[in-house]
Amino acid sequence: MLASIDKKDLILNAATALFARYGFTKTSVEEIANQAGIGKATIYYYFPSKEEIFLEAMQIKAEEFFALLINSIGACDRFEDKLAQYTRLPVKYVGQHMPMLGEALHAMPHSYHDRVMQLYQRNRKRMNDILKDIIELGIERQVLADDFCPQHFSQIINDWFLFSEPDLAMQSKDSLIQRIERDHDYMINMILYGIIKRG
Amino acid sequence: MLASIDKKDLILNAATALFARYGFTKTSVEEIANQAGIGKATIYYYFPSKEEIFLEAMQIKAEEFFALLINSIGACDRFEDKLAQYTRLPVKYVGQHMPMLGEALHAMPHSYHDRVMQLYQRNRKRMNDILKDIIELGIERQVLADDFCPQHFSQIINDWFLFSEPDLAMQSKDSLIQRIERDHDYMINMILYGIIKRG
Amino acid sequence: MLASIDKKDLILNAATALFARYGFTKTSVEEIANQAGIGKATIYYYFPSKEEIFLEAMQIKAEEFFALLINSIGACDRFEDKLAQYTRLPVKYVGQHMPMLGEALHAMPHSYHDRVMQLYQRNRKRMNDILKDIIELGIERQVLADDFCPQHFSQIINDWFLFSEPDLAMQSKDSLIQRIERDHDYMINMILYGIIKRG
Amino acid sequence: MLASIDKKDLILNAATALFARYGFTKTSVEEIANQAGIGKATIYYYFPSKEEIFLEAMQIKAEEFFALLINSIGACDRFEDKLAQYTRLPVKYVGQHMPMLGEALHAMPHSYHDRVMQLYQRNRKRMNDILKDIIELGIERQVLADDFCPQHFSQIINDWFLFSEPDLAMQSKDSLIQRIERDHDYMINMILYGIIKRG
DNA sequence: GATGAATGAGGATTCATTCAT
DNA sequence: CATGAATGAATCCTCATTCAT
Repeated sequence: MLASIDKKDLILNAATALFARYGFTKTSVEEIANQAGIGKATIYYYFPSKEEIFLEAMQIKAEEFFALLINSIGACDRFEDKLAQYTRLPVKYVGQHMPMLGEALHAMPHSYHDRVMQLYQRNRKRMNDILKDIIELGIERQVLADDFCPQHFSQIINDWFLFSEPDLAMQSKDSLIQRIERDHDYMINMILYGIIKRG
Repeated sequence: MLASIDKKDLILNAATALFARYGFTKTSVEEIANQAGIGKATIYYYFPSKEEIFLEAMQIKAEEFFALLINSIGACDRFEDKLAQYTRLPVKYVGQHMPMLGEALHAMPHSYHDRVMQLYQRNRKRMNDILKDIIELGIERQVLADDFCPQHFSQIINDWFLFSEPDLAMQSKDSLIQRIERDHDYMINMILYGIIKRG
Repeated sequence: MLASIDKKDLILNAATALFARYGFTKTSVEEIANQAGIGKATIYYYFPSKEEIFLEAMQIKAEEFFALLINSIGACDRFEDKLAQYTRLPVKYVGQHMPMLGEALHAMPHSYHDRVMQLYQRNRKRMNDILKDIIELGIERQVLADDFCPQHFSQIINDWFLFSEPDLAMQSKDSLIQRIERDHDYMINMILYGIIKRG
Repeated sequence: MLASIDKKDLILNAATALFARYGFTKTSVEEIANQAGIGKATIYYYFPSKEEIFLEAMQIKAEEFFALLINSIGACDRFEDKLAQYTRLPVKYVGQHMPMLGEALHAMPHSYHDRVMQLYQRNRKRMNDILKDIIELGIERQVLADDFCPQHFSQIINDWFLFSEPDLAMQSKDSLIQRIERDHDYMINMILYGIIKRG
């Protein structure tokens, strides 16, 4: 009973490590089985396909990450520090532990794209919600400049600091470009003039 | 004579389009041949391997991009505008036309890693050089804040706005994390306070 | 369990028959699979490469041959008869059952040459040891002429009657020619004057 | 006019060198062209196929060899010396300059087997004729034992000392084995008792 | 004559997945 | 539950040969 749960974890852990290191394509199901110390066919008892393993591994690591992020942000008090945690953690964590979304998306059959994008959107929304709270705090404490636009800012931060869009090419070209141009103007503005109220 | 050049271009164009759209892994040599309207073996007359096609396609698109970038930056006068062009163009262009470096790196045999990284480093250096000129202009015109650090800034901008590191995992973990943490602090600082001299 | 052994034998038998008949080059893995009545990929479950199949088939047939040879030699008593068996059997057996070493050597990637030569040397040594025993018997029984040189004789018999050197061209030309000339003189001498003590 | 003859020779020389060194299979038409310093397609102006090149290269080298052999044999006087030349030269020459018949036979399409065998038979006959003369001299000078059988001897010598049968497996099994057994008995007899008249 | 360019026909190998036990 | 064994479908690549110039 518990054994089966254990074995599933075994697979997931092996898979995550290998996906993170070698990518989706270069990680074969056989290697996952070897790393997990089980038979190759056993994997197919727990997962219907290699893609499904990836998706689940992704999500588990994402949960771990969100727990860590919320904790870290809660541990500091100033708006600036919270924002710093928010931007610092993802790169660190993703770089170290997370399977590569973009590569996987391209290696998967088309039929999986929706699933991947759903997962991506869901996590993205959670990031946004967390950021919203931070911004609200900044506004509440009147640290932010008067022309500061919360929605816009959160979108941009997410675009740039988080999981980069897994597949830019898959969206409508025109809308994509429009958004990128708008974002960039805003981003550069931030870099040039900052978002903190000037004394 | 010219035919051969044409055909090479034909292959390269077909390859770039397919690589950009489906990635390195999911683009088969046969598909490239079909898209180019030639026989599969013909491809091997012009290129020794699929990897070599990718590398060459990459570089050609990079040249196109640099021409466009230099031109666009030259077309505007203000420091702020030049910087905006510098950050806006790459994403736009890369997203639309360029084969995916990261995915390809992971799909290629180990023996190609050096080649890929060389190409990456070369292009990165060119980006840096262009940015340096922009920054120098900003300093010359005394637009930038007094505590502004050119080297640091250029490094960060490149890390964040350009071709993202094709393979983070391949560098030493510790040095990587250190750099990311340092970069983030600086980045957040910029976002919070800006780099333009406050009147 | 036993099934796997059976199937490996199935492959090996099919391969040996085809290799012996058509040679290494003209025997495709697909043909081996067809002949064995299994799927092509199954072959790669049991063997890492076509070359490895060949090597293993070779060795199995060699073992069979040595068993037969030792048996046949043991079955007769006179020195002359033993020697006759020793020279008669190899050609007969090799011609009928053994994959062609020389052709295979030339068709294989360079990286396999060492493996092939090792196998060849090992079997050659076994032949030599067997011959040595026969000669010793001849000497013991004083059948051989007084000027008979055992070492030399065994070397020549092996060169001429057994698996011919799989790749003459791969040895130093000069030393090779010297040896051939020396051997020939001795060989011709044997043919002209014989090695049996004259009454 | 002469140019074309030259070019044909160029190809043949290049081909022979490569065939002798790497075998038929591992020598590509492109390599022959490169070695000859001409275009690949040019080869097909002079030869209809790779096999034809091989056959012609074979024959040219055979002619060279026969000239050398006849000369060497003519240069010595004693029966024993002539026979020694006869057995010594082939190996030496073939090892150094001649494409590998056996390997080629196996790499060629079935349709060429007749051609190869014809060539082989023709050269074999010439060898036989030369040997016959030598034997006749031995008989004439009464050097040979009284029970010496010329036909048989010449056959065996050819079997053993010359181009070994290019493809034993392609003959009828039964007749082959019978012949080998008979030959071996005779061969061993020669080795044991010699063929020279005992004083 | 000579050849650069083009290709069809194969061939070895990989790998996700299935199935019998 | 678990897995050893089996495989179809793909994929990269080679090479003798042809063809247009």
